[in-house]
Amino acid sequence: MFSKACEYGIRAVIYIAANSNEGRRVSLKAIAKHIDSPEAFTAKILQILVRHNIINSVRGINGGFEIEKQNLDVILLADIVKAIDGDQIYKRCGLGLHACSEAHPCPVHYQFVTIKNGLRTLLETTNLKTLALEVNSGLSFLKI
Amino acid sequence: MFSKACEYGIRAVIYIAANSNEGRRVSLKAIAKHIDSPEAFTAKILQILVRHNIINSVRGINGGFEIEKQNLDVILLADIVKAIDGDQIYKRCGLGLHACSEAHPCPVHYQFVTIKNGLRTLLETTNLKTLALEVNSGLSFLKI
DNA sequence: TTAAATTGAGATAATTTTATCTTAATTAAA
DNA sequence: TTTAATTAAGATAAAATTATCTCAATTTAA
Ligand code: SF4
Ligand code: SF4
Repeated sequence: MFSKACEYGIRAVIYIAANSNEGRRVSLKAIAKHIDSPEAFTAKILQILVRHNIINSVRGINGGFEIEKQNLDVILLADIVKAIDGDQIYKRCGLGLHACSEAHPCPVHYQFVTIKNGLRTLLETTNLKTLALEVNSGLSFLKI
Repeated sequence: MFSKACEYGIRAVIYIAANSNEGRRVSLKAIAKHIDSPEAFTAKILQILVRHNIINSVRGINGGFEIEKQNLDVILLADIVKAIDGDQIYKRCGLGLHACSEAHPCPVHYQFVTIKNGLRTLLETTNLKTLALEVNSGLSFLKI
């Protein structure tokens, strides 16, 4: 569904969001440990997310990553996926073709459209606040 | 969604099915040309499909690939995907986690379940006959 | 029987993705 | 001001995926 980089990115952002929601900034080391991801690779992904203004970074002692609390409800899962994998997941043809589409739909075209719309809706309606609250309430677990 | 190998595989099988449906065996060269795929790589993918008894191959002059006509309605898109990519596409967690699942579902869990069930249904209910007929009737196009 | 046309299989190469390493820049505390 | 703790950035490496090449095996036709 998503690339590994994107999965790490989603998990990292959820972890950062859950902590930002409670006023804590978290370090790369803590993030990688909690989401069970390779530290250096995770750093690269976080850099992408910083450049896309999805998360903020602070260097130096007591530095780390955080998300402004007022942004927790406006940042969507779709923003993370788009920043890392692009938005072709739910735009491309399911069979990898290019030109047929609506004009000459194959037998599975509309089923694929439905599936991709479902995915788009999921990504575009789920904000970080929702996910952060879930983690804060102890109901979901990011690691393993 | 699927790997490139899997996309080529699906397109190749549909092309073979459409021709087998009309009693024609097709060569690797013809397949690669019609589905617009790299010939040698396509050969590797076809080998996998032969080993999985999804298609038959015949060597030598006038050889090529074919599917027994009576199998066209029993072979499903799911069989191709499973042979090439495995069945984790609709089994894995959408966020790449491992153990949470039903016991402690995150806010998007059931939406992912729905999406993956839709994909499974699509793959497990679409047989080659359906796709072949569509191609034979000129309604869908495999190349570009 | 020989030659030509095919697929099969294994080795190799190219590309992309994933991952790591090294050094620089920044920040805060000692 | 110096040092330690952090992220940033670029180079490099490892692994996976995609793609190609070479030769063997098979089949049919000449
Ligand atoms: S008609 Fe079928 S092959 Fe064409 S874009 Fe739609 S799903 Fe893909
Ligand atoms: S609860 Fe969420 S993270 Fe866990 S398996 Fe389900 S979708 Fe994945």
